[in-house]
Amino acid sequence: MPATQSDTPTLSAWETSMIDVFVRAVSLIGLPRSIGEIYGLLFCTPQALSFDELVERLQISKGSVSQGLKVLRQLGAVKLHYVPGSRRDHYQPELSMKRLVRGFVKDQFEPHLLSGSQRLDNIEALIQEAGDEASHAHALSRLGTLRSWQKRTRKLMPIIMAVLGGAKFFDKESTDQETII
Amino acid sequence: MPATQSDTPTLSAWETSMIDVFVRAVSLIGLPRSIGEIYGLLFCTPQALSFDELVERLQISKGSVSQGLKVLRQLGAVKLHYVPGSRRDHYQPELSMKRLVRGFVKDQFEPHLLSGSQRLDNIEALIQEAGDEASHAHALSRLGTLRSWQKRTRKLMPIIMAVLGGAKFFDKESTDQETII
DNA sequence: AACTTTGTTCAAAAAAACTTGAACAAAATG
DNA sequence: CATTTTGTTCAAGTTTTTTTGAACAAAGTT
Repeated sequence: MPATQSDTPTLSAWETSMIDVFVRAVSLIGLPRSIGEIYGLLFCTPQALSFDELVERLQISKGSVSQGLKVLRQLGAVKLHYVPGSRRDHYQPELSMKRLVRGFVKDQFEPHLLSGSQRLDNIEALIQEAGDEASHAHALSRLGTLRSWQKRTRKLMPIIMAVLGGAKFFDKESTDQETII
Repeated sequence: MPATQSDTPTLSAWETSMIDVFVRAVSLIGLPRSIGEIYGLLFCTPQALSFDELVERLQISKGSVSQGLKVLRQLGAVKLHYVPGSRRDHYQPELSMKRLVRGFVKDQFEPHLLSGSQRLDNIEALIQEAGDEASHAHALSRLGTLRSWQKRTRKLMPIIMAVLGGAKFFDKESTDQETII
C-alpha cells in the first residue's frame, strides 16, 4: 500500500471561519494565535476534545497545544471534562462571558493594577528625594492624576462584572452606592 | 576643546519610573514601548515638548518619535500646542481618562466589533451550506452565543464611558434605560 | 533660487514573541 | 519491571513586531 493518506478530519469552512474569529479576538487581548485556535475549535465542537485531537485537527505542535491549554486553564477559559474509559484529559470551552472576562481580568489585569499602586508610592518617594524643588508641585500633581486613574479603573471592574452577570453591585469604598441592572 | 560632552538633560529617577509605568500600560494594550515613552515623558513635563526634545531626552530615533506621535495623535492621546516664536510642533498629553479611553476604543476596538458582525453573518451562511445537517443545530447555537457576547460588549461601552465621565447614559436599543452616576 | 529647518517614509537591522519537535517525566498497563 | 500512553519542558528555529537611520519631501528664510 503506497503512502497512506493522512486521515486528518479537515476543518470545515464554517469551523475555519469561526476559529478565525477567536484568533482575532485573542490577538486583540495580546494572546498568541494558537490559543485562539484551540479555544475556537473547542467552541465549535459538540463533544469534549482530547489533547491529541486538538493537535491533529489544528495541525499544530504538541508543544503549542500543551502551552496553550495551560494558559486557557489558568484563565478559566477551558474546563476538564471526564470521559469514561479514556485516560486522556478532555476539554470543553467555558461559555459564560462573565467567567471568561473575570478570568482574564484576574489573571492579566489586576496584577498590573496592584503592582501599579506600589510603583506609584515609590515614585512619590523619588520625587521627594529629587533635587529640583521647583518642579515638585507639578510632579506631585501628575502623580495624583495617575492615582485617580487607578482608582477609577478599580471602580469600573465590578461594574463591568455586574453588567455581564446581571448581578447586584456593591462598592464598599464609595458612599454613593448603586445597584445596576 | 576635546569632544563636547553630550548635553542631553538626562531623565531624573522619578521621571524614569513614571515613564516606566506608561511603558507597561501601553504594552498591556498592545502598543510598542516607544509610544509609552513618548506619552510618559510628555506626562512628566510641565511644558509642551517639541519633536526634537523628545528625540534627545528619550534617546530614541526620529523615526520612532515620528511614528509614535502619529499613533498618539490618532488616538487623541496628545494635543498640538502652539508655541509663539517657534516653527516646531509642540505636544502636550491628553489628561482626561475618558477621552483617552474613548480614543482607544474608537480606534482599536470598535472596528473589530463592526467587522465582527459581518463575519458572523458570513459564518451563518457557511453553516447553512455545510453538508453535515446533523450538526447544524449545535453550530447555530454557538453562533448565537457569539452574537450575544457581541451585543453585551456593545452595551458595555457606553456604560464604561458614563462611569468615566460622570455623564448620563442613555441606551437607545434597550427599554430598561438607566442613569448611572 | 539656494539653503535651512522640520518632520515623514521606508528598507534593513534588531529585538521580541511564537512555534516546533525531540528529550524527558509521570503514571497506567501488561 | 519493562513498556506504552499521555502530556510537559525547553533550546533552537521561525515569524512578527519594533526600531533605526538615511533619503526624501515640504515649507520657511535669506
